[in-house]
Amino acid sequence: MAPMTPPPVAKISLRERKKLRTRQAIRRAAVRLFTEQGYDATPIDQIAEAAEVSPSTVFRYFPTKEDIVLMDEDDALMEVFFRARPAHEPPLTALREAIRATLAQIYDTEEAVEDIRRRMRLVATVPALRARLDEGLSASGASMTDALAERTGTAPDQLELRVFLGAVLGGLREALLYWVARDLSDDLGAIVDRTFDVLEHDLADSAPRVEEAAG
Amino acid sequence: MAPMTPPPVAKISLRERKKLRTRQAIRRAAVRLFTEQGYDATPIDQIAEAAEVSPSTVFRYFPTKEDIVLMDEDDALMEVFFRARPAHEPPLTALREAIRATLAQIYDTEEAVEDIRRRMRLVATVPALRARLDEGLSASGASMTDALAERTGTAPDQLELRVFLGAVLGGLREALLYWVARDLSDDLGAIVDRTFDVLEHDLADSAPRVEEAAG
DNA sequence: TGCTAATTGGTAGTGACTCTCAAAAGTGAG
DNA sequence: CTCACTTTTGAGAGTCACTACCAATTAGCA
Repeated sequence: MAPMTPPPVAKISLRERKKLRTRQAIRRAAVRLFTEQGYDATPIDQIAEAAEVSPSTVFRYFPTKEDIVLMDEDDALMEVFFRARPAHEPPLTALREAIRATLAQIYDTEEAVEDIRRRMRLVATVPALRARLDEGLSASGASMTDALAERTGTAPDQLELRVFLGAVLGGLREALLYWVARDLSDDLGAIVDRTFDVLEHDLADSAPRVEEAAG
Repeated sequence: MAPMTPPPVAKISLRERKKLRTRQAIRRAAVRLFTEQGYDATPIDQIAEAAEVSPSTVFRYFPTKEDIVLMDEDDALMEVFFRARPAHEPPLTALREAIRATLAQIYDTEEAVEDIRRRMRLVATVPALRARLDEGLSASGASMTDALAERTGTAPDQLELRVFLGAVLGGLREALLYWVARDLSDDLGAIVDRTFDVLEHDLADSAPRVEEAAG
């Protein structure tokens, strides 16, 4: 795989650079305040003040309060990787590899990892954020269903197709929350592997495998 | 003079009967108004007026606007049925039968069916309601995980267990939305059967089965 | 420098939801 | 039936996310 986007820092106009900085400032201030004093206890006005922008600007950058923490474009990224997998590959394998590639892409810098950690810790504790996460996952499922339909040449509104992807994403959701609940100390790649093992083997065996010790 | 044996209805106190009627009145008014003029276009005040109660009372009966449509206790019901299944039965089979039993229980009267239809039609079109549905499903997943853990004698926070149930519920969620999207015309029991077929066979085969004709 | 278009801040809403408190209605005993 | 008592209700004020709009500022470019 060729590396995708080289940093075109200088090519971005001053306007775009300022927008990016503002966006980052809002998110950073929000995550810090949420962590310090709680999500519900932090009104938008306070975030705006901390980020040195007006409340209107906060809403201009993020449609909802939850999106300040969660908005990202990994959905699209995963779909791109999925569509890039060879056509002969079984769907579950293609999905696994697409997820692998997406994770690798996201986890490129130490800074990015720490950022995700901070945000995920919030997701673990705030119900509203978990709900928003599900919403994103559901949207992701819809687009992946389309992709899979094209792959197999079937209608995207086929029940079997939707159930298949619903099951995979439902399993991945639990894996993600499990990872976060254990304070993100485990290797996410290993967890994804175990998740796909359950999907491939245990569901068919109709009995989840029992491990002796929980690593 | 002692009257004849009072009907079982009378066992409920006047207070409880009034509460039940108020609850029903609010829900009925809400569903009607939501259907007629849209969910977002219907403020709580209007529902209160239509149900002939104060806005405060609406919030006393339903914690959120979404819950007016969605609040029910089928979660607990399904868990009861699941726990009642014989211990030697494979988990997926036990789940399937528990869901069957729950559906049969809910679909007992024609009136109940029509009520569910009306509410589900709303769920299909209103994003906020779909989000709330997922929340309920997630909670259901958590309690079912506990039940399954007791069944198999493992820790309830085991990754494999959570992924297993997450996958099943993720698949069922899609089945439910598929059913609703097709205007609830299909037989729900048949859809559940097809869903479990995917979970048992197609996931392991790693390729969703392709049907020649879609229903 | 001056024109144009994008970005921002402020102001005034709407509506869900919370808290509090006093009025009203059901309950149970004498 | 009447008198406490408890529960339920309604009304008011308040918080906060989010929207719509308009005026002021600022970047992009000739």
